[in-house]
Amino acid sequence: MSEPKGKGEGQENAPNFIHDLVREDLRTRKHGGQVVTRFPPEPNGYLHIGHAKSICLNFTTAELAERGRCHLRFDDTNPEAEDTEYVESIREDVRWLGFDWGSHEYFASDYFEKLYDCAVDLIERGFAYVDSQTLEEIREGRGDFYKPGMNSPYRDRSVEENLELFAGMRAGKFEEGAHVLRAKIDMASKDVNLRDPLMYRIRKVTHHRTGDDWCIYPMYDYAHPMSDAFEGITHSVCTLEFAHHNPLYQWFVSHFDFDPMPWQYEFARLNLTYTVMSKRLLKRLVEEGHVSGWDDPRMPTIAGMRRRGYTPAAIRRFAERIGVSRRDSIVDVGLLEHALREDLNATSPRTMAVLRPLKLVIENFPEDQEIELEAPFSPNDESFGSRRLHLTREVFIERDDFMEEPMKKWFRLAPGKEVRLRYAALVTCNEVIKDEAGNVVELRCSWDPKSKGGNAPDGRKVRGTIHWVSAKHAVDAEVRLYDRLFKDENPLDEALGGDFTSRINPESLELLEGAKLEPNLGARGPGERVQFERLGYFVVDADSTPERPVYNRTIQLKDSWAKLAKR
RNA sequence: UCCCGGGUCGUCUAAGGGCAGGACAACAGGCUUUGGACCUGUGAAUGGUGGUUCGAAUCCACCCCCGGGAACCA
Repeated sequence: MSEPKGKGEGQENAPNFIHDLVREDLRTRKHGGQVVTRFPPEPNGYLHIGHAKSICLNFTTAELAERGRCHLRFDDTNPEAEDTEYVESIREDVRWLGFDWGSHEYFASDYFEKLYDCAVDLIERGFAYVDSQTLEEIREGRGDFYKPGMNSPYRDRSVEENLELFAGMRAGKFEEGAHVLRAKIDMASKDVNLRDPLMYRIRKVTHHRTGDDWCIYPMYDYAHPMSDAFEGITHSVCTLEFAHHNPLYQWFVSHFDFDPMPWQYEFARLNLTYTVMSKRLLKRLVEEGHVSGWDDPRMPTIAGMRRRGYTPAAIRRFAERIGVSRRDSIVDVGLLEHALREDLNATSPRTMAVLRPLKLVIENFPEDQEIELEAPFSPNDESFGSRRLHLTREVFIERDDFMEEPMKKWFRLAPGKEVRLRYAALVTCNEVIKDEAGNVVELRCSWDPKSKGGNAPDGRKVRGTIHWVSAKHAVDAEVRLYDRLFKDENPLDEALGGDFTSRINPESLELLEGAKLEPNLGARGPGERVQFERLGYFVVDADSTPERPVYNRTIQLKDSWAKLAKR
């Protein structure tokens, strides 16, 4: 079923070795042609773009099978850091990305009883024992990379004694640290993870779902494979750092009669340039106030990206295009931005907004006159419709669109030069008004009344077209310009020295008050996305109100002038 | 000093004994009432050394480099 990947043109389907191998399993009717995957976050933080890759991978893998399904399972086996707040944000984020787990929402904590029973079973069969050494003794006994471990003096306790102690642990008879339950595997194994790993520890902590029902909690290494098996997971997909756990994963499930028997597959986690992805570091950014919160539009969190104006489609497209492999990599954030622009370009209505206004007065335009113009919301898709704009004597243009002493190849406005006000008219700059400090405060221009709509009456070429907003009709707004959070491609590069926070881009946020919007932009609600022509894609922020609109810049348009100007 | 992964254009990734291909980025040109979008074109890579072979990115040997691994975290 895996088609030979032809050379040359049109490799629309991104390489994905997991999909390849699942297709092969489907072809051989492994698991009776069923594919069940799961996305298993621990509810102890917010999801980020790295999780998005995993979410996309797990859900699309399940879609390969006719009746495939992907579960959402909360891996809540460590009550310490977990909270329902995170459970809810995770649900919201996965749903927002466009995936549906149907009724298949599970919690590892729902399996506590079952996991306990299986542990008892392992004890009875001599595969697990209660160890009463201290933390330090256990650590010491494990050995190191070069030295094998040593058996615990408690390793050969009788089944009866183990059973009694384990029951006592559950009943709360012992203090934290007094005993643990360990799998009896091999203390001399070269794989340190196989040196009698812990299965249960005593933790007298309230769990966000089970409250104080339990004072012993299963470890990931035991709970995870078992939970997969309980749910009938066929392909357990995780990131590379769990590869060392695979033998242990197999060890646990192979001691029971599961059908299907799950298998773990690992892929390389996502890293992106100009950001950090670890929960620990993201937490620091929030707690130290470098950003406004987990949903700060500069954060690589799903919540942050949503607020920034990212679309689910762009993120999914990105995940598809970067492929899935086992090589450590740092993906150029440009790839993400490309996917974003691609989607936004196809879906965003075009509008005009002036971020840094400069007043332009059309001297030969009567004070009380207004010319109504029809402007389409899309240059090439009529279904977007259109809106009415009004040309008036005074308009605002972008400060950046005027240059008193133009550089070569400057097509925009300059003294004596003619430009097109988009959809409106051709204007020529006659005079530059300055304040005492020498700042340009106003442009006096004249227009060609025969150019209404922006067409040159005599067919003369006018290279520059700039955006504008009628001063009389403009809506004032706050605009937040976001840029990459870090100045360096890899903020964690140790060669750079210092802490990663020292590499935060000081220009990652610029607040603009008094931007001038065309009227229809004042009435849009949070989450609505538009293009401000020639500037970029913007989204209405959650803080926005009709009285005080707030727009976030999602991403700039590609700007070849900026590149030209730099040289 | 041990174990497990992994090394292909600047980046991500194909080809797995037979033309090193695609996407992003870059560069050049075309078109354009967004210096946008779109279209065309160009440059750009198999970690090293040996070996097997008519032929090696691919197989073998040795070496080098990178990532992960010794939590009562996940």
